[in-house]
Amino acid sequence: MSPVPIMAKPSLARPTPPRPTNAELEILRVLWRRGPCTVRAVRASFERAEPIGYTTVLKLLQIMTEKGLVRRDASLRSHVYSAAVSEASTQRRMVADLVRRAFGGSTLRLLLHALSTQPATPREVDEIRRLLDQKNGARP
Amino acid sequence: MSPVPIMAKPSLARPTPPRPTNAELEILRVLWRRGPCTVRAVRASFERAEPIGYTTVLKLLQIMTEKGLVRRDASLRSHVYSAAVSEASTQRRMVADLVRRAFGGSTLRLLLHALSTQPATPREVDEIRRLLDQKNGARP
DNA sequence: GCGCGGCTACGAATCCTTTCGTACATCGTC
DNA sequence: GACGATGTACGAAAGGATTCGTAGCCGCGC
Repeated sequence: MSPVPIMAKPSLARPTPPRPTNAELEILRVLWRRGPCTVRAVRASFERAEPIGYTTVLKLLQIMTEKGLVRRDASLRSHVYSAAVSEASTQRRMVADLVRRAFGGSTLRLLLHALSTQPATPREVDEIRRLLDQKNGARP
Repeated sequence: MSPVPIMAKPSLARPTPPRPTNAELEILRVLWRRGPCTVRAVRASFERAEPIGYTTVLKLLQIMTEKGLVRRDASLRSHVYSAAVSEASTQRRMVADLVRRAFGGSTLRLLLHALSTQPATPREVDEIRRLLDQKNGARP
């Protein structure tokens, strides 16, 4: 055996947390919406076709803590979890991922696709126009 | 045993093929770009950090055939595979999926997000404007 | 005919995600 | 101090995705 002690895996505070899985994303959405929650509270906020076990949520939160996706305040008996990644940054990652995997890296193509498939109300169209104006100067 | 012959699982031509996984999507992208391909050709068109085994690609294509994601022409000794789902419909599904999972079902929010994070060239912005005009009539 | 190269089929190993059962700790109440 | 309620920790099962090793088949050149 090597005399050098094996470096335990960091387990907390990764440099950049990995992309959340499906179930993890559901939990993050609860935490983003409700703020810090206990396991019980997260579970209560879950809407699902079929209910989910208490220990399932707990296990997921433990895993997410290890991944650095959530933070845990263990000072109380019922640990309180809060999101460690922001909704915006997570969405950015997911959009970037989709763009890379399905649209060959072209965000424009994603945009055009979403625009053409999605029925947008005039109000929404106006909002998009406003954003375009603000982004690149008023239309000539 | 029941005298009724057991119905073999359809295995081909599902009503609606499932959403492709990551590896499957990579293969579909090759087929969309190159048209019908043999296993060898698909493998050759793969760009990956590390190479992928021949039988791995073969196995994936077999699985995808069962799922109805690709079609197989077995008339030649080297079977020829072609995409059974269109790029556009697959992208539509994936966008819808992302919108549901990460943006609470609001395509508008996905759009705004993509617009605000992505640097768009004036040319692209113009293209988006054109699409908006076409979609909802000219701006007043 | 024989062997080699290229092909398909199949089973299995591995890894990840999701789910839950079980064990053990702690708190408040009687 | 015992007990039920409520918590956490841990292991493991189930299912899916991905990868590859191995076996067997077929056609071609010698």
